[in-house]
Amino acid sequence: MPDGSVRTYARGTTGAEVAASIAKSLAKAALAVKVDGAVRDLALPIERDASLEIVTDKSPDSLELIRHDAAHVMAEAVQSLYPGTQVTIGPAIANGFYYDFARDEPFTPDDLVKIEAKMHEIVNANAPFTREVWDRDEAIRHFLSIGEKYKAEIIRDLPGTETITIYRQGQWYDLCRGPHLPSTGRVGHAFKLMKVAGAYWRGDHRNPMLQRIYGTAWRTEKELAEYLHQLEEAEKRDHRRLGKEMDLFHVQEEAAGSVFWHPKGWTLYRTLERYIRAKLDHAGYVEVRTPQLYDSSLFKASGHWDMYGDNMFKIRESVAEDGTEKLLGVKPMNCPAHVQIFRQGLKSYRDLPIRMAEFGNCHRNEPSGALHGILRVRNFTQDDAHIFCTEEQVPDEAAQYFKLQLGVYKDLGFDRIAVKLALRPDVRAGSDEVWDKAEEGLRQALRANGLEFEELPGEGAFYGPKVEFHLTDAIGRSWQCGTLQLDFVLPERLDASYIGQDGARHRPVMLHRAILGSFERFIGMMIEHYAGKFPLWLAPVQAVVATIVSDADPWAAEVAAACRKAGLRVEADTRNEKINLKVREHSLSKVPVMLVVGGREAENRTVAIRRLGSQQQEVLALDAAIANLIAEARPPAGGDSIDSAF
RNA sequence: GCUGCCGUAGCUCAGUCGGUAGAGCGCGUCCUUGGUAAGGACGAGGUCGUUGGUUCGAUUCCAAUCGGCAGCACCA
Repeated sequence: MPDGSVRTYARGTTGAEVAASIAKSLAKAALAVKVDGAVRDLALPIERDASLEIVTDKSPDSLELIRHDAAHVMAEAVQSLYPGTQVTIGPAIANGFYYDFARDEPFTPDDLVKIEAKMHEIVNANAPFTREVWDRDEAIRHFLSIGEKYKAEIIRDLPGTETITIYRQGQWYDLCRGPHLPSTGRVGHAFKLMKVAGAYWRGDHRNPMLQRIYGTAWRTEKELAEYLHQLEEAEKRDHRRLGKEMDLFHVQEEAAGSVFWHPKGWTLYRTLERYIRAKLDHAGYVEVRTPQLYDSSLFKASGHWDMYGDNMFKIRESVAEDGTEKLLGVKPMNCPAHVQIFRQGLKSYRDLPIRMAEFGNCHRNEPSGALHGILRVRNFTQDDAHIFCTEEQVPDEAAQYFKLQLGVYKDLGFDRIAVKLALRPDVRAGSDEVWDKAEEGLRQALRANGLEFEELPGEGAFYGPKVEFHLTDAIGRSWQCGTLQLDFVLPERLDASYIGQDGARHRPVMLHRAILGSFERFIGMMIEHYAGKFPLWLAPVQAVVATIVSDADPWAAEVAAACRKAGLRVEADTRNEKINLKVREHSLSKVPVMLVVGGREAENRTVAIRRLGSQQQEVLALDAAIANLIAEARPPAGGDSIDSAF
């Protein structure tokens, strides 16, 4: 037992019986039993010695049970309301559950209301969940006979060793591995259906599209209410909303997937660019600039034309008399271009590593459904670099990259980063031996730097595996930002070489790496992370000088000018409005500092400083105020000072 | 790209069971000079995403198309 005690029972005693033998209240509260760490039905006989824990609604495991069972309850509700609908799969997920249905008619928002009402009825009926073991072939035949093709297919594809189990709840039953709660009543009423969306059968776009209904489910109404409130709060930090409210950028349909940066947004962009450029300068990078358009021959040589061509923008430059077209490609990546610079002149092993950086503007023809605010766009600028080095230099370069990368994320306020290692995709260039070497190289680099990571088979770039640094946006979606990719393929395909110590030509290794990923995506993430309330050094408008009376206008102008001269981004608000309105408006637009000046300040040559989110005022002489603000507005320096670069 | 929903003033949205539209905020003018989250009055603003069809008549119904949102698929 969890408290360390040992209890003895006859073989075949159920979890329910164990709970009952301990306490009546425990028997009542019991939802499932954890046998050697695996959650199982309360009614299942326990056949051997094991560590045992009774799962109640207090335990974290209960949420998953509630959500999974809510999916079953929803499936029953749907089939009773819409006969002929086929059921497929319905798992518990973060914050809730979903179930995929096959039905010709779409579910409408009204349908969701009806389904939800039906679910409450089913919960109230409190039918016990009962488990049955079926013969495999019989199960397939049965599900086919009642028109459940998908269920039959699931069983057919289960490994032969798998026990086929059916769970009943009243009249309704479903193929399911379990475990389940004792009865539908235990699901409770703290659930809500959220949305309907399409989802491909088995996640493959070649398969038919099913209708997925998403729901959220919690232990108590209070938890549900908190979750819904949290969603509302998250919406307020959404970069698309804040981008508009704060006048940072916009997108419009004539340039779908591209960003119009407004003055304030562009100031933010340039501030970030200046920061990261200083970081790169200090880390031994050289910066370059390369063209947007290239003849198709370059992308054919690199492999992009074949492997990535569907996502590239192609332009017909001319048509020859014989009808052959000359095609140009807009670069989707900077790597082929950087190899061209590397290839100019002979390179010696003494030149390596070369860390070639570019704030490279790329275009990718992303599927329309993939576009999302400024987080997923068709035109973006990467803080890209390619490190040309020898194989021996890889571990050290990787370590330096990780240090730089993590330092930047820390400076910018991100402490929760998910690290993933994306392995070879189906469509790829290079031999399996080369991939083995590259994948193992990155694994070791990660381990050597003490980074915990998750492996993602099949997700790598066509030329190499990649380490991905993921950040989570306001609505819980995960986005790849930084990346480190180890590439033995492109140097070969684009014939990059250096002269080694032995006087012979050798292939360099290429490390593709980005820290922010793209400015667009990263700024979107920063907006959400800070909810628009940027630290002083990043804020597009650092302070507003607001007048109380028009007599203070000249002093306000003087204050603003002095601030700007000192390098601060300051605006003056001398409108004929009350100070209440000015404070409100600049607070809503998230300006970090207000310098309020009225008659007293004008007379004494002072300013009243008011910080965003605080009601307190601090009256200071102008010089002192500026000195304070300048100190505060200095970008984070990290380990090595980057002041000189500013 | 796929499924569903959506597209009305600068913004957020209401509305028209087919007879060319309305609110709040914002904007402009005027009054107000007010000490830390909305002072007041008046006024201007829209061929209802685009194209086609049905109709005497379309913002409203239908279709196509473009874009947005959610999810899926994709994401070098």
